[in-house]
Amino acid sequence: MDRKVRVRFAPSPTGALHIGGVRTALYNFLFARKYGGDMLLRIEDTDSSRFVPGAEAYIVEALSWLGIEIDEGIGAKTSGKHAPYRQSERKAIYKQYVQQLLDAGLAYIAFDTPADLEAKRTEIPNFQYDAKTRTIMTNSLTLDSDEVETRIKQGEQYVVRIKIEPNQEIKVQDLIRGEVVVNASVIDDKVLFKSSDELPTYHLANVVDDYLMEISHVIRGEEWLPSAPLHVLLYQYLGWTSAMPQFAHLPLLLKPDGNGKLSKRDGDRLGFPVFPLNWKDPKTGETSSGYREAGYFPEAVINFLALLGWNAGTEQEIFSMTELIENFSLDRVSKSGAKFDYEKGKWFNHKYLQSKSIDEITDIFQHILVEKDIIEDTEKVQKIVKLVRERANFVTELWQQASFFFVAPTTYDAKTVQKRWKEETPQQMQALISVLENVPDLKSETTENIVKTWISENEYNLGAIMNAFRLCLVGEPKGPHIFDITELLGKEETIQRIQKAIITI
RNA sequence: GGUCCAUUCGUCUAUCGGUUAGGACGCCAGGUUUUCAUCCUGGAAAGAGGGGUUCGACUCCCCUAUGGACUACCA
Repeated sequence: MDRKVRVRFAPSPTGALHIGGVRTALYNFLFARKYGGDMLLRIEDTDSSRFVPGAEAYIVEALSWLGIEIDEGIGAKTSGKHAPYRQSERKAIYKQYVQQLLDAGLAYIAFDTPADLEAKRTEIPNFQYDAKTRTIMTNSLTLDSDEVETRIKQGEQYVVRIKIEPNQEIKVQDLIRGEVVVNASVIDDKVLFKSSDELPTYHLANVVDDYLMEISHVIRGEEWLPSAPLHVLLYQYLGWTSAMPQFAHLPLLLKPDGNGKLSKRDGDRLGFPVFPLNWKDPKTGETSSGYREAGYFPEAVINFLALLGWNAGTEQEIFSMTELIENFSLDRVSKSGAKFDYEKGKWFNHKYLQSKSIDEITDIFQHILVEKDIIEDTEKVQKIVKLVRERANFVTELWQQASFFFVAPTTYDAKTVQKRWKEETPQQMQALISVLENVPDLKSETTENIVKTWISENEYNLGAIMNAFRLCLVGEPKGPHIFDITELLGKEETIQRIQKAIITI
């Protein structure tokens, strides 16, 4: 690698950033960091009709939440030397290269309207605008130059198309897939520029910007592989072959069930987020859930995503961002698409939840409590977090695991009542109250000893007593060690709950 | 339809010609436990099919099948 590594993530601001796009951004970032290069963020907004307000800000916020840092371009701390980084703001730049191509006879002007093209497509099966068909279309190759000029002067809309020389092999060197060879005859004379909004299309803008921004490696999704030969050709036509970046086309993220590319719909359908952050579409008002709001740690999302299509070649599963950077390499990226395994995503988050400090989890949980109008002593919340965190996958699940610490049960799980609440239970519980009243403090260990002694002295069934006791305190057959619960609840509350259960059940 | 890419347990994957084909998620069983969960132990589970090449193929080549992407004045 003889030149400075510079990669870019170049999304189009058409909505929320898809999780597949996040992974592309991540791989770019890891690659840049690994080789001490630059990570750029460029906004590809050459389709004015698909622009969605707020999408750009969403992308920047999402990447920032995930810890994918931008060195240059949109969202970077300092504006880079290749500004602007929004393609809509680079109109003048592209025009110059369009003209260069036109002058060299490597591109031409076409007046065919969308309706004309549509007609041709229905008329001719497998119609493709190329060397064979451009002779029957309305363009600067079939019209004489005066007429072309007149039409333009009269304000007729046109597009500029690349003039592809057929019957030649175009080779694309892909870092992940090796050499891909395509015959130029099968690619069409793609639109490079449209007069209607004075903007280039993706293909041209992308090549021009990558060249101007000195991009060394283009790391993008596999959906771009079919158009990579066109891009290679564009580098040739523009005379930039020696500066052409290296390509790496990433495998796609697939639906967990069936097949096909993972889409926004799958999230709704299967019940998991496909976006990093919550998103409300300003046009449709439709909302989509995000990983952040679902309770995921950014580290977990990163770890999960990193392993979907890449592995270190070791048996390590948990990687910090630093470890990912150290270990990342493009030649360990797999070639085939990866089905999105949401269950494994949950497991990653569980792992991270367990490895975080109690302080950090407590802090997050305190916020959840405040939202529920519960103000509780930090020390006590810490103790609760310690007791319940191992049974949660998400901080958001902490509440359902620990709510009974804050709110006494009002209902009792019917199944458990049937199983654990027998005829003799109320009087046993009543007796238990007397026992507890005589325990000086409700320290877990001492209470346990005293209660267990009482149980054996009376020859009660340990399970019967304990499960009924739990039912009184929690209302459900769940939760941590029972005497840890009573210690935190305190004597008064514990006894009250038993009394309430005796009356209610 | 055409072009391109891909194909190892249900899923993510390791293997870069010689392995009892390894790990992880999930699943099942057992253990720990007063409950649920965690945790621990164990288990079931894979080279799409067919041809080659080779002393020897999951691994290299070809064909078939299957899946996917692309095929817009979208990116």
